[in-house]
Amino acid sequence: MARKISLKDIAEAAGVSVALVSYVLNDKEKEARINADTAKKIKEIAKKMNYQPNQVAKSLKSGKSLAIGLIVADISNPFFGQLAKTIEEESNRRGYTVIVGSSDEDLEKFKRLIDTLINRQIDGFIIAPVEGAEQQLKYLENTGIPFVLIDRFFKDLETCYVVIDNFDAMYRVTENILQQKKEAKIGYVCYENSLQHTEDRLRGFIQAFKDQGREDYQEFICKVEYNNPVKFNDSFTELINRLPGIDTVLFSTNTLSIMGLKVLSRLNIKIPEELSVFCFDQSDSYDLFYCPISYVHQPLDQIGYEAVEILFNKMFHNTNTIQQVVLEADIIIKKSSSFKEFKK
Amino acid sequence: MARKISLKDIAEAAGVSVALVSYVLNDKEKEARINADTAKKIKEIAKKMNYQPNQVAKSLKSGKSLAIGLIVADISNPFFGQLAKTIEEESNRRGYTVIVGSSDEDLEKFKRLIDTLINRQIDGFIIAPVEGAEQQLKYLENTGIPFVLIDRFFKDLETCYVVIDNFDAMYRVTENILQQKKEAKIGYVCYENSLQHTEDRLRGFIQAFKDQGREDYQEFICKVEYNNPVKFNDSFTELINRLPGIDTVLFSTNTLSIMGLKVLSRLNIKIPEELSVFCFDQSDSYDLFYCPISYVHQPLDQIGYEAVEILFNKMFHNTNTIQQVVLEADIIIKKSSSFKEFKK
DNA sequence: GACCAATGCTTAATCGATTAAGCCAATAAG
DNA sequence: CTTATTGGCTTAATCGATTAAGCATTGGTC
Repeated sequence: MARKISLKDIAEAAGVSVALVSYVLNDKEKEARINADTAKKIKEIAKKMNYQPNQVAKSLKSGKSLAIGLIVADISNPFFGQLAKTIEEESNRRGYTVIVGSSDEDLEKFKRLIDTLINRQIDGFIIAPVEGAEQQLKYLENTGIPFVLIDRFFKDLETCYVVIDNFDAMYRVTENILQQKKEAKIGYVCYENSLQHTEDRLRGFIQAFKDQGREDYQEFICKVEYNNPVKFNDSFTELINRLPGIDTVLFSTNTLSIMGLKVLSRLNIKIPEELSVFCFDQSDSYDLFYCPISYVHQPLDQIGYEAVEILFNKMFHNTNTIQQVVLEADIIIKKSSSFKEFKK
Repeated sequence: MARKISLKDIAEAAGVSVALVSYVLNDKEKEARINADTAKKIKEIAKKMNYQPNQVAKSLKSGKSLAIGLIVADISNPFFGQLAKTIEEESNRRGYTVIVGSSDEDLEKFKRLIDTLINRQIDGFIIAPVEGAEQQLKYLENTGIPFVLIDRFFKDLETCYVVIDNFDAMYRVTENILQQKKEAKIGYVCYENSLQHTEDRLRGFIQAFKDQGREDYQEFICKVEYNNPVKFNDSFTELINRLPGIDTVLFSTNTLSIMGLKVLSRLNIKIPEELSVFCFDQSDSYDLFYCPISYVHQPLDQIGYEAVEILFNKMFHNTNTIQQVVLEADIIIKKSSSFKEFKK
C-alpha cells in the first residue's frame, strides 16, 4: 500500500529543502533564482516518485479548490444529464473539476448542497435553482463566490444566468397551433410551481391566446404537482375528460411530456387524428413515438458552454458585470401537432 | 462580502484558545473536561456567527474528505443518471458528498479522473470502469483507497463489484425467442469492446443457441463502434439487408436499442409483424414505442444501494473481504418480442 | 502542610503546500 | 580592501482544524 508522495519526500531524496522543491515544481525557477542542474534533478526525482500534488493542501493554502459546483434539479433527468456532461467537459478543459449535486427540487437539500460545497472552498457555482432559493442565492452572493444560474432565474434577483426565452418559445408554439385552428381547444399541462420559467411559458401560452382574440384560456390550464405520478394521472385524465372535443395538449417540460404520452397511449387516443400534441425539451421518445412528436428544443450544449464561459470570466477577471444570456429555442414541428385537415 | 468564520474568530470572540473551541464544537467535552458554562457560551457564539467548519482544513488534518468519487461512463446516459441519483442519495444520507465524473469511455479521461480525485483525498470510489482500466484499478488498489465497481468488472481482477448476471439475462432472452421459434434468425447488436459485461451478454446469446442445437450464431452477430452513429447506421442496416427473413433483433445496451429503433422506424419495418425486437436497460421510449418493447430490466436502485453499502463497509470496517454481488435482471416481455403466430 | 487527583484550560505540533524574508558565498564595483 | 550585487538556497509563517501534552488552580486526604 503505497503512501502518497509529498514535497517532503522529494526534498529528502534530493537533499534540499521543501521550499526549493515547491519553487521548482511550480516553475518559479526564475523568480527564485534556482540552479538549472538542481532544478533538473528535482524534477527528475519528482517524476520518478510519481509526485502528485495534494490538492487539499493547495486549496487550504490558496483558498482556491480548482473545482466548481454544479447543482441541478435532478441528475436522473437526461435534460440535466446532458447539461452536466457539457459543463463537465468544458470545465475539465480548463483544468477544473466539477462536483455535481442533485437537489431533487427540494429546498432543504439545495441549501445543504450549497453549504457543503462552500465548505469545500468551491471556486464557483453553476446552478439550476429550486423554488424558493432566493434567500440562499443572496447568501451565496454575499460570500463573494461567483455563480451562474442555468435553466431558471429569479426576476427580482440581479444575477448572471443563461436561459432560453421561455415566453417566446411557448408563444410561438401556441401561435402555431392557433394559426392552424383558431378555435382550438388546447390543454396546457405544467407544474404548479412559481419558478420564473414555468410562469414565462404559461404567459407565452396565454399571450398567444389573447393575441388571437381568445380569452378562454383559463379552463385549459392543468397544473400538476411535481414528482407525483398518481396525481398527474388523475389531473391529466380529468383534463381530457373535462374538455370533450379537446384538440391539442401542450406539455411544458420533458417529464410532463413523457408521463402525458404514456397516459394518452393507455387511453388509446390516436395522435394526431384524435389529439394533437406538443412537447418540451428533447427526448428519444419523441422520435420513436408512433407519431413523431413536435417539441421545443433547448440548445443544451450552448447553455452549458455559455454558463461555463461566464463563470470563468467572473472567476478570473473578478468583474462585477452581470451577464444574462437569453437563448432562442427551436420549435421542431413534426406530425404530432398537425390537425388532420392540415396534413398534406 | 462576508468572510468565512474560522475557529480563531470564535476563540477571539469568546476569549479562549482555538483548541478549546475545537473541543467544544466536536463534542469532546467529557474527554477534555470542559466547563459546562464555557461550552455553552462557545456554542452560542459559534451559532450566532454561523460557523461552518472548513472541510478543506479538516481533510488535510484527518486525511479524510468525507467525499466519495463516482466515475460513470457517460453521465448523459439516463442509465448512469439514475445510478448517480441513487448513489448520491444514499451517500448523502451517510453524510458524504459525491463527486461525479464522466469518463466518456475514454481511458485517458478515466485516468485523469482517478488521479484528480485521489489528489482531493477522496475516501472511496464507485466506478463503472472503461475498457483497459485494469492497470489503473491495480494502481488504485495499491493506494489503499477502497472502491467498488458497478455495471462492469474484470475477470482477472479481484475487486468488489455489483453487477447483474449478464450471461443469464441474455441467455434467458435468447432462449425465450428460440422457444417461440426454434429456427429464428436473431440479429445480435453489441459494441465491439472487450468489457466483461459485453462478452457475458454475447456468451449468453451464443450458449442459448447452442443449447437449442443451433451452431449458426456467428452470422447474426453485429458489432458496432462506440459513439459513432453513422457507422452504426451502416452496420445495422447491413445486418438487416444481409439476412433476408431475419426474425428478431436483440440490442445489448440502451444506447444501441434507441439507435436501432430509430433505424427500424426509418426503414419502416413493422414491429413485431415484420421483426421482433428485444432491448436492454430501461427507457421511456420502450413504453412509448408504438409496439411496447420487451427488455432486460436492471435493478438500478439496488445496484446503487448495494455499491454504497459495500463501499462504506470497506471504508469503516477496513475489511479486506472482497464482496462481489451479482444481481438478477428482470426480463420484461412486451409485444415487441412476440412472433405474430404466437400473439394472442 | 505535603501530596495527589481532578478540573479547566493553553501550548505547540501536525497535515502538505506556498512564499516572503533572510542567510551565506562568490563575484563585481569602487 | 571594502561594499554592493547576484545567485542559490533555507527558514519560518501561514492556511484552518485537530489533539497530545502540559500547566495552573482547587479540593480532598492523611
